[in-house]
Amino acid sequence: MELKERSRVFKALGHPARLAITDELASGERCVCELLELPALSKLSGPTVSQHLLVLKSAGVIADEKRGKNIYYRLQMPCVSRISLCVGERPSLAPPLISNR
Amino acid sequence: MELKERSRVFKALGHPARLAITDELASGERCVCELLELPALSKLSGPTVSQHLLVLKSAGVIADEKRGKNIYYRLQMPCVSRISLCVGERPSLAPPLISNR
DNA sequence: GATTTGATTCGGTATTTTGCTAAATAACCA
DNA sequence: TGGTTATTTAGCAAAATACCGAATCAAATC
Repeated sequence: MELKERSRVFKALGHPARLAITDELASGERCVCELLELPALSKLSGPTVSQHLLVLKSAGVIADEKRGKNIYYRLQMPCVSRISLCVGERPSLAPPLISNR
Repeated sequence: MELKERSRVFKALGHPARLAITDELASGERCVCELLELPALSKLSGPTVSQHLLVLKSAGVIADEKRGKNIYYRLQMPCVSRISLCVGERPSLAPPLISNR
């Protein structure tokens, strides 16, 4: 994948609301109304969350599917959940080798 | 790590110039003048690249060290190089299981 | 068919990001 | 000391992003 396309994925993840969405979707698909309940998104309007979902979708991170009245989103890029964990395990280089003082 | 802090890391990687920098640093430390030679950065001014380096540093992705006239940058967050590869291997979910048609 | 529900699209504004030039800083060298 | 090289800081304009309310759309239900 090319630099610009790849950076688009990171850019998509680079917002607290969108990262909260991918975190949640790591546990399985969710409809928009369920996502709106997330604490991290509860202060945002519906349209705003919809925009964030579009950003993630455009980057190829998530996919959607309409079933009945609802639209369900799911992770499309498998490594995203792994990525997210890995960034959490900080700091791990230039670590305290033996003693932490 | 917390949502906002974590998203800052992704945000830092979410620009072609900055991703090019971390890609390069995955091979080892580089001084600014070396980074400026990278094809992906060659169209940007020195100050602009310096700003990008600051963004990466503020997010904890890279670290710098002054030696003589030069400042050397290196990856501070070990998983970043792994992350970057993983995003490249797309698409890997919903893959062609047997036939690609 | 009209209404309700779940979600998106539109239009606008405030904020943030990007990238530039010019100026400052810091280390080395003559 | 004065000059050169490597890099950052400052200040600013242009572009992109974030967010909201109003309007719209589509499926289900009354």
